[in-house]
Amino acid sequence: MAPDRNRRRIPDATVSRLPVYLRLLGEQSAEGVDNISSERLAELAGVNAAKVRKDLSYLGSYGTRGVGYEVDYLVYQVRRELGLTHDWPVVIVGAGNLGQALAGYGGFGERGFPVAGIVDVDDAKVGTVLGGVRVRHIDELPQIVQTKRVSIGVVATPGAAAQEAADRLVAAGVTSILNFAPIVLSVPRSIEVRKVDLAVELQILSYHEQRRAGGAIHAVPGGASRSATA
Amino acid sequence: MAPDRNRRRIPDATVSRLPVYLRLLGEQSAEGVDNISSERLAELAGVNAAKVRKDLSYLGSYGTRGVGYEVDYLVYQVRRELGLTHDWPVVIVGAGNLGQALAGYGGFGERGFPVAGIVDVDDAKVGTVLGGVRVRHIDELPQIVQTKRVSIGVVATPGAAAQEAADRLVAAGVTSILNFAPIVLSVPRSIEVRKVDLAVELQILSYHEQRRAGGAIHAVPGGASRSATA
DNA sequence: AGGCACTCGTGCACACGTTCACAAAGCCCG
DNA sequence: CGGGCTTTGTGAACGTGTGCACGAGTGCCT
Ligand SMILES: NC(=O)c1ccc[n+]([C@@H]2O[C@H](COP(=O)([O-])OP(=O)(O)OC[C@H]3O[C@@H](n4cnc5c(N)ncnc54)[C@H](O)[C@@H]3O)[C@@H](O)[C@H]2O)c1
Ligand SMILES: NC(=O)c1ccc[n+]([C@@H]2O[C@H](COP(=O)([O-])OP(=O)(O)OC[C@H]3O[C@@H](n4cnc5c(N)ncnc54)[C@H](O)[C@@H]3O)[C@@H](O)[C@H]2O)c1
Repeated sequence: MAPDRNRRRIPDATVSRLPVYLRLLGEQSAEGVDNISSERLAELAGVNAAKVRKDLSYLGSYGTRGVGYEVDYLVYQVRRELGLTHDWPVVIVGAGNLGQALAGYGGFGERGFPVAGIVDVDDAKVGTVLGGVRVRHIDELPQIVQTKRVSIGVVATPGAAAQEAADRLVAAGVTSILNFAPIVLSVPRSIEVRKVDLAVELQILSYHEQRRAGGAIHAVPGGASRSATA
Repeated sequence: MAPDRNRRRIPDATVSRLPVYLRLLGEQSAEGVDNISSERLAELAGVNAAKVRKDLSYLGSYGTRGVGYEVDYLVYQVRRELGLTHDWPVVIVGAGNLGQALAGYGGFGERGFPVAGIVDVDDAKVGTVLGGVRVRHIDELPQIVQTKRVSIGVVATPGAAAQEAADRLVAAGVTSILNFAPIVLSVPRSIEVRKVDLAVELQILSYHEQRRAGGAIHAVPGGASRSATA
């Protein structure tokens, strides 16, 4: 009965792919597919089939040789491993452009991450309603976190305010943070932080574009003499 | 004069850190700091100092032993390597919640990625103005891409429309795509795709929260007998 | 001028991640 | 009931990324 399956540490790279498999499996299930091979799942996920099998093997031996994986059962196991057997309410700090888009986005709650609250410092924003949730003052953060048992916080403030926002989240009892501000947050080691940085993504694309162009076709007129200063 | 510096391939992991260094260097420069050690930069970036030195060494030997790196010169070199010596106009497909937040976000243009256009299929959205840019019909995409020489496209449509949006971007001549829709895009190998998937990020955090809790405190009532079938 | 303190650049060892390749295991059919 | 076909699960090889440790170059002070 696979007694210690829980305690096995799953590699980071695998953890970041499991949600992708999960979504694809859900789609397959909805389409009436009840059995799937690693090859097919790999094709859908755009990865190597061996990688799929190895990833899934960290959860246990849930496949059937010669047949594949039973979709619904696999969905159940992946969800369990990712901790998706219950909802994880999130609190959003910053009700600007991005905070509003996030709050207004239904996909959050659907996937098990209901918006437990959204807070801001700006009194003009407090009281307005976004996506069915009323914006509250940031001073109410500890109360929201505690009464709603929130462990995940989202930082959607300008960069200059992001560290403070993170500090307040941590002080309120949040233990995981998703950061959209373009700064490196400093938090206690026990807090899990993930960042989503648009500028970084675009600059990575820019790197590849520049490289594709040969790296030097767009000759830069000025500034070349700089190397003399080094 | 470092003749073939351009042709050296830079590891992916390094490419993804360069934008972070770049931002920090810019901040330091603005604060009047004109020299910085790998140690200090590492501290700001939250990484190991040896990693910073190794990353920067891929650009060339631009540091001075015993002293550190000249901030402005390093900024110039990193920008050059990332292809940031000129602007990269982007086109956004999908003028919904997210597309609006993106268009209304000034940080884009500031960092060298001006919004060259935003398109949608919905006639109700076409003609409205977001962040100073008028929403146009998606049929005008090829024209926008060509006249504005856009090589980067952003997909901000619902998942169901994302593949079509990507196909249209590719057909119009875009060679890099930033995808916000929760699906795996299939594009020609020559197209560079990066994805930003909120649900994945949250589920990764969920995994760590669940694990932190001991992995089994929230005992799941039903479904346990399933393992008998395996 | 010489010595000393400092910091870069990098070789090396180790950890992590990916892919191949194949034995083991299950299913189906005759 | 046995042989052939399919697909899993995983050992082993390979590739990529990380971090230590130290030689080499530079500036400063005496
Ligand atoms: N909008 C986008 O598309 C986009 C894209 C990429 C990154 N970002 C990043 O996301 C963050 C938010 O962007 P935005 O466009 O929503 O900015 P915004 O200025 O529209 O909104 C920021 C909100 O945070 C609030 N705020 C400021 N200080 C606060 C504090 N200490 N505590 C709580 N709330 C505070 C402000 O009152 C405001 O409502 C920024 O860091 C930005 O760089 C946004
Ligand atoms: N809003 C968020 O905070 C958020 C967060 C995470 C992920 N996302 C993802 O971003 C995407 C967009 O989210 P949203 O909230 O902006 O959705 P939305 O429904 O508000 O907007 C989608 C827009 O795309 C347009 N569209 C539909 N089909 C199109 C097509 N074929 N070509 C061009 N335009 C088309 C629609 O007319 C609409 O204006 C979704 O895939 C969503 O999963 C959004």
